[in-house]
Amino acid sequence: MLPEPYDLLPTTARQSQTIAAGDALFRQGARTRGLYVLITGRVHLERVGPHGERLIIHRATSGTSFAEASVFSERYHCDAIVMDAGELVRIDKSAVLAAFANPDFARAYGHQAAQQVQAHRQIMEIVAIRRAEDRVMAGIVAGLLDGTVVDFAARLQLTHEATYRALRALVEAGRVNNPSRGTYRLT
Amino acid sequence: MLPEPYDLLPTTARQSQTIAAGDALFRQGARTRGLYVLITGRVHLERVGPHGERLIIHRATSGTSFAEASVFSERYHCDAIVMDAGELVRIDKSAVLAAFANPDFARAYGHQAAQQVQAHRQIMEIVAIRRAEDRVMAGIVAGLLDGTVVDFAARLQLTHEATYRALRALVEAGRVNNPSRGTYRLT
DNA sequence: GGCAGCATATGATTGAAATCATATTCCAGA
DNA sequence: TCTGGAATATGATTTCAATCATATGCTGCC
Repeated sequence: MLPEPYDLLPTTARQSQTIAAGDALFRQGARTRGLYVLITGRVHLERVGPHGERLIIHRATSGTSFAEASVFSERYHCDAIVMDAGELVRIDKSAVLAAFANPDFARAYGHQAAQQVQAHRQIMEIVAIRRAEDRVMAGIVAGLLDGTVVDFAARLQLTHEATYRALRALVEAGRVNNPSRGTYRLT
Repeated sequence: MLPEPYDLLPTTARQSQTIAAGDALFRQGARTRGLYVLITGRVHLERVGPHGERLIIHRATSGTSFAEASVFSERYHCDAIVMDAGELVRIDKSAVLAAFANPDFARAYGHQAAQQVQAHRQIMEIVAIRRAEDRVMAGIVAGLLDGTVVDFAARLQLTHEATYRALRALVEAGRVNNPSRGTYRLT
């Protein structure tokens, strides 16, 4: 099943495809066809700088959409390169634009987008915290430690080593519980 | 004038107010009234952690909206505290929800939200770059150095000292031009 | 015109996270 | 059941950005 709000679109608006590592889904300057929902695999969006530097714009992960803004644009403004093989669903630009006439879709889109913006803002505030221990604590309070510590560390823009050390310090300070290997909870 | 897409709403949906430092626009758990557009001043959104830690969720700046997700929620999930006095416009929740029935508003909202998400993703990728010099270069390529270097440094989550040093190194490496004090351009 | 405040700029020192290294546990799959 | 890979965990060392310090240029304003 597609994530909200794209589950509300008619099935004719979707087109599944498998992708192989190295594939380019689109290139900067190409006419936009729509947005994508990544089911499995990894995709990078990147732009090329004036001196040939590859600047990664976004790393799409399973279950998330990307290139949403292309729906409102004539041309893609970056390249989409498949890093790991997988599958995805392309969602037709015109179908999305048309769906905005449906208030249910429009509200679902708005809701989803507003939540995403909120989540991004919060992550950015947390990542702005300099001390690893404070950052990790904030991350836990924000509920970011749901999966593995390795994933958590990546979200906090810390190495996993620094994250483990901060977690241990927090446990020793009595601010966090470590009931079992790999699980940490607020006291 | 209000930023897109709120400029499309009827004037009856807006309510201007001046705000003083220390004011709480809303508190966590209060019934939602709508979102806000900050005209001047500074507002922090913050939540209180389980041990009383103040966790900043977002720092709103002039010309931007905040608490957008409250439109889709019954209760505010954080506090909004005025840091610097100024003025803002409150935008009625029900008016926004109703406006989603207008495809023009819905598309304008979607467009604005999609662009904002894109910008956030890009900033997060840039901030993830560890080396100050690479980070500053990426920031310039991304067009983030429009105002002062101090602002630029804050966006990159670097101190302005580190940013100046990186800029100088880039100039010395011939990757950036420094035509005059305080102005830097790609070569 | 003088002063206060801020941006620009750079040097010296410090500190904390990255990096490198290593060991153990856990889990999936052959 | 064995094996390989990843997550967990922590120690030692290094690196580089933060911090502290200082100076100058610019701007607004009283």
